[in-house]
Amino acid sequence: MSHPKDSSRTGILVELPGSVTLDPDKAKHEQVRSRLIEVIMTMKTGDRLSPERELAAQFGVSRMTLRQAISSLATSGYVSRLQGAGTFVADRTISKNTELTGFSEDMSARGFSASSRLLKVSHRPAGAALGHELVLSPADMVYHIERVRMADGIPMCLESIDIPAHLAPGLDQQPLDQSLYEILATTYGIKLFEADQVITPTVVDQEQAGLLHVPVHSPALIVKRLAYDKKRRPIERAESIYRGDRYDIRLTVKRGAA
Amino acid sequence: MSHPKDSSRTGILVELPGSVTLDPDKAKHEQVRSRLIEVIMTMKTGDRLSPERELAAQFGVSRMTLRQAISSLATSGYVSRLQGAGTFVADRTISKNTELTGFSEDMSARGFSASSRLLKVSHRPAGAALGHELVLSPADMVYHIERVRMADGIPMCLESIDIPAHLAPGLDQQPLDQSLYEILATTYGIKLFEADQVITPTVVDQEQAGLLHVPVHSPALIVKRLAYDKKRRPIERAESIYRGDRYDIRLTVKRGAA
DNA sequence: TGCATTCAGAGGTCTAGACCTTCTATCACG
DNA sequence: CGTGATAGAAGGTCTAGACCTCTGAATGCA
Repeated sequence: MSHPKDSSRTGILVELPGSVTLDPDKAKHEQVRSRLIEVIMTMKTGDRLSPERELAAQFGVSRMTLRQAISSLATSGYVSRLQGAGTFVADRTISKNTELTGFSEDMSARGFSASSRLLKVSHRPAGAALGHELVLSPADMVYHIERVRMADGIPMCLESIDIPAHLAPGLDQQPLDQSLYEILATTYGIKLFEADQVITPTVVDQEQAGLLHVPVHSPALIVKRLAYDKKRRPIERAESIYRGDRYDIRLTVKRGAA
Repeated sequence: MSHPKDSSRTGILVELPGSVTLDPDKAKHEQVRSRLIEVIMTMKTGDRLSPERELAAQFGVSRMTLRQAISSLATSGYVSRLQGAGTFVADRTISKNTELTGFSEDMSARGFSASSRLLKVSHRPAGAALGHELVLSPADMVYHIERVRMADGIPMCLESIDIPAHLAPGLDQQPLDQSLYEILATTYGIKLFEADQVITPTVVDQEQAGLLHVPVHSPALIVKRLAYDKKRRPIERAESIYRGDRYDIRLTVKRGAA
């Protein structure tokens, strides 16, 4: 530390051609965010980013806009900031949860390849309880899907999903051994925004044990999820049972306000 | 909806004397945040807040500052925003997790009163594994604390905590049946900033079953936590076993960037 | 009656600074 | 050779607007 020369001091500087603004309709702070992620990927944990004022100049945006991008990265766990010292690349090997991800995305983030085995798919009335959760009348139809989700071919969880039929007509004809969130987004233009999850422990029964390839009464996690779109309309209700010996939930929690 | 009079239209307006700035050294956006929480507490789920421009004028701050406060509230789950429509009070009966809280705070947020039974407290060398986690040499001393945590007098979890001794000298003489985070903050001036948590399922053994008043082999959640201060120095290592029949973990996850 | 258009209002983005607080490397002093 | 003071640098806060985009209700036409 402390080469008197070198333009960016300890900060790793990457050649960034002129201002930003290549994408047309995206907000500047989002473009900056994407560019910063690219830069961060080339750096190591603990490396210091160039100072905000410098980055703002490089990207051709105001410092407030740049800070908006960096704040978002800090929330997502890419970097951590320290007043007076700098902004540093965070350890990306852990966590990253607290983000709504489907199983496929979750697994590839952990370095596995996700696959599925479809057990059941049906088109049926929601019924009272489920109808209430999805804000439907009990007679309204839903698609019900049950799958075994696998990571590198090893069973990881049993997934039971219900989606209001009117949102995704013909969903039961889709390739349901693939990422459901992908299908929802590309085929139906449905983008999930957030979800409420409840996590409880359980032990697997005989049928579940067989599907997951674990002994009966093994510990497991139940994750119940109700996913919404941006206007908080319920889109998906999922209940997943993860085997406890190969899966854990990791999250970084922060104190007080952001 | 649409009384031509009444200053705030559909927004619930609360008498707010002049500008803000009563607290001396806190940032304005934090003061505004606190005041907004008070206002929100008087409102119902789904109510619309007054428009940003109006609130900014009431509080005597710029709109950007007000927005910073509201953004923080949105992240914490107090409100949700909808472009073009307004900012609305969120359902506060669920979630609120994703915040680093001690057991005491967690329980009072759920409407229970927290208490403790101290099982063990000792002053001992960290040893290899724990020393590595807390970034200490194996010979460095730590305080080790084991407690049964109770909600309204009912055992909820077994807590096993280690804290580097040099950070909190005399910790074993403190009233450890109270909130540890409170003691750390007030007596030692240590403020936690964030923590990494790993959640796994398990079943309780005979000893744990006795302490928690549940049958042997009941499902339970193990929460391992490593808590850091703002400079990411490890402060506390905790491993808690929560009974699965009375406790669950709730969190709201969001998609993509913030 | 019903549907399309319009438009005011609400949140979203962005700027170009000014000033504050905290950290840390450095330098001078004992 | 510490050790404490210090100045520069880096993030944090705040402003006063300008303009954009989206929503939803009012309007008006068929």
